[in-house]
Amino acid sequence: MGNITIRMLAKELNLSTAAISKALRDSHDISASTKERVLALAAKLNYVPNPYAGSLRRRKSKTIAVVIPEVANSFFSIALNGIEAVAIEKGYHTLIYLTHEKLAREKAILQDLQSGRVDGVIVSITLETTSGEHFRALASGQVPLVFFDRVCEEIETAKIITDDFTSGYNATSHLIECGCKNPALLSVSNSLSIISRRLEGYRQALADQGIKENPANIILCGNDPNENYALIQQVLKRKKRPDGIVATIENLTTEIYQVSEKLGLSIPQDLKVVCFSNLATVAILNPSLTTITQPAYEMGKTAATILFKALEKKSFLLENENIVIPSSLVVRHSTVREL
Amino acid sequence: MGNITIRMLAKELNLSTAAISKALRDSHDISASTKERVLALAAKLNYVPNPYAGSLRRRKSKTIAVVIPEVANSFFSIALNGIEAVAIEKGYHTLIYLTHEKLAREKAILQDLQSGRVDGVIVSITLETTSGEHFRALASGQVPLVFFDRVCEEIETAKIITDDFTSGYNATSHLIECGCKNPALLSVSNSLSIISRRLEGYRQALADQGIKENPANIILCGNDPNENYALIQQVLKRKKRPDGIVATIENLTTEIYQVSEKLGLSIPQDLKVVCFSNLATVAILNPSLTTITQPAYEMGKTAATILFKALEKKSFLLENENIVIPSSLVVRHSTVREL
DNA sequence: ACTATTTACTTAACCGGTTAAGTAAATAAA
DNA sequence: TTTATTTACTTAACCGGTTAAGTAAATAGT
Repeated sequence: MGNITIRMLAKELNLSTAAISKALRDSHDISASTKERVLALAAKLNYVPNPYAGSLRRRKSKTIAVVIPEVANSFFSIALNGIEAVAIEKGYHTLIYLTHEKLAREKAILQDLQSGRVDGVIVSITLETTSGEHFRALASGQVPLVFFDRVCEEIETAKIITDDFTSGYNATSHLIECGCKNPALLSVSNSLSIISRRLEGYRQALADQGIKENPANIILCGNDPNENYALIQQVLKRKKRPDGIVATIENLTTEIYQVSEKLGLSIPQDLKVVCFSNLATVAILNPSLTTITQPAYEMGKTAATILFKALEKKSFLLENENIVIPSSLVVRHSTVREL
Repeated sequence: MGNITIRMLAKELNLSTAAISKALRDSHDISASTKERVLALAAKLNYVPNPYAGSLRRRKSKTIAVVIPEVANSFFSIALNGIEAVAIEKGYHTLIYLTHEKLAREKAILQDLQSGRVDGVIVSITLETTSGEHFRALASGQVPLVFFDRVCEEIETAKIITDDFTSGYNATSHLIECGCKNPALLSVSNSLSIISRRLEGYRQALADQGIKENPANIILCGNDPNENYALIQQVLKRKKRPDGIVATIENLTTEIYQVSEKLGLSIPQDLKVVCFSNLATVAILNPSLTTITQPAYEMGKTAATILFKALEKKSFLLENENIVIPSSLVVRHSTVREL
């Protein structure tokens, strides 16, 4: 650990450690000339205060934790980018924890975070998370908690989300307007609120356009690409196969394209596709992909901003509110042949 | 911060704090029955030790820092994934710092990390980094430092790299074998060692295949997508335009494809393209992209493993070594029409 | 000239654990 | 039975800052 301490500065300058500490924090208690001497020596010796000593005394760590399912995912990595930008600006440090969609990991991490390691936590929950019990201790304690995107509705705190119902509605309506009679929806969870809302939007769009819902067209995918490939293939081999797909998460894109290619279905003629995706490369896919693009960076940034607002107040109370940042439908060639 | 302390447990059980501390760490000093009582109460009260108190005393933080240019980038996000996996397994915490390719940020971060905040650091340097001075204090101190991918050669420590020369060589040779007479290389830095090596590989391949090097075919791109687009367009509008491109970084892919489309150049007939890329979607691009795929996860994992090897020893000396994990050329339709 | 206030510090407790050193009681060895 | 050792703790210093409370000297006020 860092070797040069406030005590050494004190000895060198014949001052008390208190004087050094105050000089470094620019206290009124210390004369200008002394401050100068202290700053000069600190700079010369390249003194960097031990953060944990201060954290212990002040009971503040100037650190936040970000708990997300994956980082090798464009949505989460962009959101993390937004969070980190705010944290750095505020002089905070960012601990990153990946749950890999495992509830057990999420619980273990949240348990650890009760230690005072961080001043605040930003979470996007796993696909397995159905109860919010493990968030309760944190939220009811003095550690403010903000959810983004995949939120835990039963916990009363700030939640940064996008307009999932509308997005699901728009994606589905768009497919129908493009001529789909039998659009399917690829889901990944029956519990995640964002997925439920996208599904509700899908249903409402069907209803509004007078298409009868077919339960077989709501397909629950999983985490394994191979299994998803097999599942999608099975769906697209049906006699009355879907002529459109709304994929509620990004990582289903590759499988949809690959199965279509394998089955000789051409997109968008035989199958129209809309994905929830933030990939930069969607525009150069074959064909380019119509997407619901989520405001990932903005969501991360907003989550962090709201969190710091709570941290800067003495009361750590975060209002139970949903902050909605809209997504946008970007139409490309996977739904429309000519643009 | 966490409210329940070792002192409260001590009072409750009529023991000293030392006894509690030892009981929790399963010391031989404490009787089995007492340990049981302590563990039971700790569990009941959901006691989580304050990490900073321990860090201060033991001069170990059980935390590492990862300093990378960007996280919204498939290579770095996958590498971070690998690092985090090892850290979690070892019971360590991971602080993430993004430099956004700014040397000033990198310096400020490295300065802070001398504080004892972390036990070790993993870095991939910025495009602006030419000198390693700001790494010296850390490396010469007691904080072990490991570089991965974008390494700082002048610092004597462990460096996890891929076979950049060979990759550049293979990418270029592949283009030539596919019929290119005039392959260009898109660079992003004149100082970064990995880019230099890729360039050397490119040159060697030209030499071996008897193609005279054309300096105008070595193109220095930057960080701004729009500028890169303009630059690539300018190159592909030349009378004697390149018939092949080796792109040394992933984020040039979109611009290459878009310029080609705009200029009516079809890939691979008019222009063959190989990119250094870890994007999952390369297989479904239009056309699918031939890549040099770096072992991003393995590199992150190895960097972390080497770091922890040093952390687990009493001596923090990291050998000055290059650990090379090979990349692979994956041939797809951007260089070969029929596979 | 004498008290009140301000200036510029110092002292010491504190944050919450860890650990070297000490100790009383129980057990083992001689 | 006496001494040596082990067991199961306690005491207190320590990590490196922060900060409430105290103090001596200088300055201001009357």
